[in-house]
Amino acid sequence: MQNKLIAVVGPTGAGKSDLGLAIVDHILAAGGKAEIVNSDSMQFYRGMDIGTAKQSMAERRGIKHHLIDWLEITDESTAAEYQAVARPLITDLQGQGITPVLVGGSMLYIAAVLNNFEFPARDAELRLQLESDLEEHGPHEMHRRLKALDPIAASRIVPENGRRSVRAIEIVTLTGEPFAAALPDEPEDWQPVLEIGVNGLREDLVQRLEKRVHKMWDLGLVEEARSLIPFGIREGKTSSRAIGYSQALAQIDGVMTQDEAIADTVRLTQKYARRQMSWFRRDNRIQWLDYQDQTMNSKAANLVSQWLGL
RNA sequence: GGCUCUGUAGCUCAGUUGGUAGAGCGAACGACUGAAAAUCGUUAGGUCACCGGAUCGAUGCCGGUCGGAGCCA
Repeated sequence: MQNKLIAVVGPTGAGKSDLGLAIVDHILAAGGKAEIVNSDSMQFYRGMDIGTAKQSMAERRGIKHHLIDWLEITDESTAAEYQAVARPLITDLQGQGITPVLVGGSMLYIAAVLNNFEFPARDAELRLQLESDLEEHGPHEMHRRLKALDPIAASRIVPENGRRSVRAIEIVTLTGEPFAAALPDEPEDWQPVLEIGVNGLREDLVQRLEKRVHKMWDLGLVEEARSLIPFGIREGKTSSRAIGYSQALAQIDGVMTQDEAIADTVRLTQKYARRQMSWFRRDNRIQWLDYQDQTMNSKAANLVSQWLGL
């Protein structure tokens, strides 16, 4: 009975999806069972295919993918909800002897599953109020308020970051307790995991991402975005923020030329990849592989064999 | 060919009534506990086109050289 967990992480465009499939193939070939669990927060959305670099059905080769296309674009997506959905799914698969292979690059979503922490309370009404206060008074005022409520939390959040101050005030107000406002130095595992990271040379990744964005436009990202307008992509709280889609919409609206939309998308994608690396680098469970390494798949296979005892 | 404008950080530009310069974006690095494809922080980059003049002192004034833009012929 396998109850072990595998995760494939890394920056966007490094080839996580392909490696995930290769890992499943390897497990199947060894007589085991494995399925993919998506951890890319934008691949949740039905209809958003080109801009999220979703694998086509053909590319999935009949391998079962979970948590892809499970949300409507008007649905909000949050890391806490993902934790609540993904963890039972993972234990359920494990109960059937299936090894879940978590694949995706959404940092907080992955941490919410792999690390042992609970999201503190949330209150929609209070949040709305705090957000409008932030809008009106600016981040420094919110930080001052937090400092009065919880000096230690305030000391760990820079005054310029209104978003984090707001959330901290919300938590302290609701729980009545101090809030650490920092990730633990050594995260506790939710359960043992083989975490594999894919990355390449920065300069190479930057070029790959530029090519990938151009390809998305060639494949019809603008048409896809246009087709999602009637379904409410402009109103979706999470989906409307997807890199590429908001630029495609700006192009449709004539606010940007196509060249500007593409250049902007390239810029944001590259920036996103940088932030992902900044996040993943601190996770010392990760065993890094280089996508330029021809033997990457077999190295991954070795890690998996060892992990699962194949 | 003549006239006018123009040349400042990788890019777009601001600025100094003469005391060797800033912003946004980009880059590198980092933070991150219910919007995380979010929200932010730190740092590094400039012989201020080139040559000469006047000045205690020039990126700024004067002259010239070489680029760029526009107008007139």
